[in-house]
Amino acid sequence: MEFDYVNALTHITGHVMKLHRHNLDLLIQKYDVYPGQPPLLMRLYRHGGMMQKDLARSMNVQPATLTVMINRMEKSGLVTRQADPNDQRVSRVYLTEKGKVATRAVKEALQLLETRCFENFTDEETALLRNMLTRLHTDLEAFQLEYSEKRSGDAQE
Amino acid sequence: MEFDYVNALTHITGHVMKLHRHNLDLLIQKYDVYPGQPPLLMRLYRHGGMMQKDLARSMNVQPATLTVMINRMEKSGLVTRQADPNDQRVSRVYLTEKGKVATRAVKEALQLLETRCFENFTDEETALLRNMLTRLHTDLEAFQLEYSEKRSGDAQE
DNA sequence: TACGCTTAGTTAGCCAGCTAAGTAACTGGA
DNA sequence: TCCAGTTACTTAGCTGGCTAACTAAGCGTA
Repeated sequence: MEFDYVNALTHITGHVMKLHRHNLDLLIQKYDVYPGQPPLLMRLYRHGGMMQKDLARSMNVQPATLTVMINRMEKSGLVTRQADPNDQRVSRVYLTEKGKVATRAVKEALQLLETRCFENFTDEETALLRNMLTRLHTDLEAFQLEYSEKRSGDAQE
Repeated sequence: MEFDYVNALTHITGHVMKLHRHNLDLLIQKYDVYPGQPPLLMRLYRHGGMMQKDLARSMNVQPATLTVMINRMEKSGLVTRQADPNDQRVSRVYLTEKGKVATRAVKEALQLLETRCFENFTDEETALLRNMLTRLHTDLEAFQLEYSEKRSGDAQE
């Protein structure tokens, strides 16, 4: 029995997410917001002044990725950095006024897409989908842990 | 009612797919294969000698993206390009022997992950998930079409 | 106090995606 | 025949993700 890559569920899911990202980009590009930035903007909107380390962990992204992204967004005027007075290593990130305006638009766009995606789903369906995603997440994390333990066990080879 | 971005289904799905991609990378990096390359390798394994334009369309990627990716993979010895004798504009892409070996490993890794992801799913659940993904895909494509029509309608503003 | 360790962030260099503009080959009609 | 248009691909320059190596600040203990 051959493995049908093109029809694998993970492959299809990736394609759907790509479409989602593309649509989001269509909706927000006029606000100087690029497609990787909404996760950062949404977190700062909820909780301004987070430090980069916590932002990175929350976004599942490396700190180095944020350094570069925030540099660009500072240049385009969406956010500002401010050193923490109690710990000079820490830089806290805030939305500017322009950033807040843009984030409200981003939020609306995300909400619109979420609505359009699931308006034809029943409550049972969305609940089941959420449940499936949680299980996938759990299993993929378990696999990662398993694999890295196996690798470190093999390290002396 | 506030929009709960972090718990939005599309947000969670993106996170799950990122984990999947990361796990795949763990499994295949020892074969000189980088995480964007499996889709290309799998297609060439099925059908060697495809032209870049068709590969790009099949992978939902821009031709320019493939040009650069294939350059790198030629250097690392996974694929070769060969000009089409009937049309000198066309370059046809083939797996090398090293590429075939790597692709068999990639295929196994993809298959392993797919199995691990869905081994706790019933047949009904995977069927429903597939059905949901198809609907999401349809709705997102419809949105994109709608939006670009609206935009081109507004073009004279 | 001073030395070493830890921690937060940055820099450099890579891969992967995009758009826009450019090149070279093919095609078709005047 | 020749020129214009189309087509396949490439190049340049951007965003965004990664790792590895570096800097600078804080902390702790001898």
